[in-house]
Amino acid sequence: MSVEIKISLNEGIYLKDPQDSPLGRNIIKYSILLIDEVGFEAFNFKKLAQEMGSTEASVYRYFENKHSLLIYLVSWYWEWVAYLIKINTVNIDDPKKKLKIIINSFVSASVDNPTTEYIDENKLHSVVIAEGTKAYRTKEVDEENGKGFFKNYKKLITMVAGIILEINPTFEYPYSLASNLFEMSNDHIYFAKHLPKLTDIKVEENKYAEVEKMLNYFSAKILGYEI
Amino acid sequence: MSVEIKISLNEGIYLKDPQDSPLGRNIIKYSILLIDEVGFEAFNFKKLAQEMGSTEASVYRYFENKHSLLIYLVSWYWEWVAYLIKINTVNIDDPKKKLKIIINSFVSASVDNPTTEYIDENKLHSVVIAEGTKAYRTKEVDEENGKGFFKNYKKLITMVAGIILEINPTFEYPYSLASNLFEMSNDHIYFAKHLPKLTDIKVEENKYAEVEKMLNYFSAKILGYEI
DNA sequence: TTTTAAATAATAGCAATACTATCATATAAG
DNA sequence: CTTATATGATAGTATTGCTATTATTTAAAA
Repeated sequence: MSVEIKISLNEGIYLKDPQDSPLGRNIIKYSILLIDEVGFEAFNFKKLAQEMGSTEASVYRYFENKHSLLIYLVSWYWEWVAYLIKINTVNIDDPKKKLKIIINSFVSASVDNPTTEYIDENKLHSVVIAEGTKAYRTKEVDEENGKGFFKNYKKLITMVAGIILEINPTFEYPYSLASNLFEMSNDHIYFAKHLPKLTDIKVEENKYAEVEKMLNYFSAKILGYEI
Repeated sequence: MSVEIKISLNEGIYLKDPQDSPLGRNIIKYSILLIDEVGFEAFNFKKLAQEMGSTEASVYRYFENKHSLLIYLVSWYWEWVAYLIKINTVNIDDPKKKLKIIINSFVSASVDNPTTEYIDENKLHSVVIAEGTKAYRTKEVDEENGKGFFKNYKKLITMVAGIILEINPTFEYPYSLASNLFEMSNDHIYFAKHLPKLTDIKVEENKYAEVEKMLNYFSAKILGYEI
């Protein structure tokens, strides 16, 4: 038995919902693999179509361009992390424990079951780590934000900020801390792999235990509690 | 009287040192203005040459491509921030005061004098905020890191980590905190302007006092001292 | 001053990218 | 069975990211 996750994403991001057809699901599947392999700059719809055994024109019927596709992928990731956090905190009352689960979800966003068949969540996490910020670091950010393209990120951060306020209701920076935990998680996994002089973290074999420990430590200090 | 800053950057970044000729200095000057105006994706050497009244081929004699030019610009910025920190902390003994100056330098990296005539430091700061991470979020990061292209960033972070250790010699994450303060400064200035739901900061008229206050607060909590 | 070298400008061209358009064919729905 | 819809196949166009060639200006050396 498997439970299918229904991810709801802003309609403006795509031209046609890729979840609704085999070709669409293939676009998602292979774009994750290909971006992870060649990087976002070298990635394009021609290569993607080739990889999938389809055509460039067909891909363009789903997404305006590769930038929209990247927004789709990171939005899916944000939504999925939010989902993970929800199912793993559902029976927990202590907000400190909830934050620990949040940090674990940020760092090692993966789960065995349920999962979506055409999405390799670990690869998607890699893509988000390496390319995620490019989704909103563009000249079009205000326009796209106006269209709701970053709604999923904001929703995720709002939820985390709420839990931070449960721990410390007078804390002045719940949203900043929430987004910083997310960004810092990705940054330091990336630094550990590629620019190790920028962090104290050591990553071995895709195990991010040290990142998790660090984020727990930082959170506890900032919010004023013992781990 | 003005003191000229000599910025020393890795020779591999450029084909010919742009500091050494009027055309080279123009490339730096106009690339900052143009990237700030149109964004890094839309920026190219043809537009830059047009803007400067030069030619595409001439720009290519200084930099292999726009990516190298971006690395040059952010390296200049990193080096310049390090310089600012040094001159502003030279007579200060208390490492907590030094860290305060570091945070001020990260957030509002600007100074009236001395300055480099062909570089608008405020605009460069804007470029680093919006485009800086793209310098090292590429598939070529390991290769370029091997060539020393990110030496200036690592130098800056190493210096800051040293001061953090002066404050708290048993602190486990001096490099992580240092790089996080830098990245967080840029992130939250960007968020405040473009994705305000991701931060608690409000920015008014390019005054970043709130960001500064937040980073001082976070540092003090994490390192365990009163502001 | 003359000559020679170096830097820049002007122009052309080429392969790849980022699309758009058209038409044929397959599939599914009415 | 007919018609709408999705996909495939193919072509084409404007822009980008360069490289090459030659001419012209500027600076350095003789």
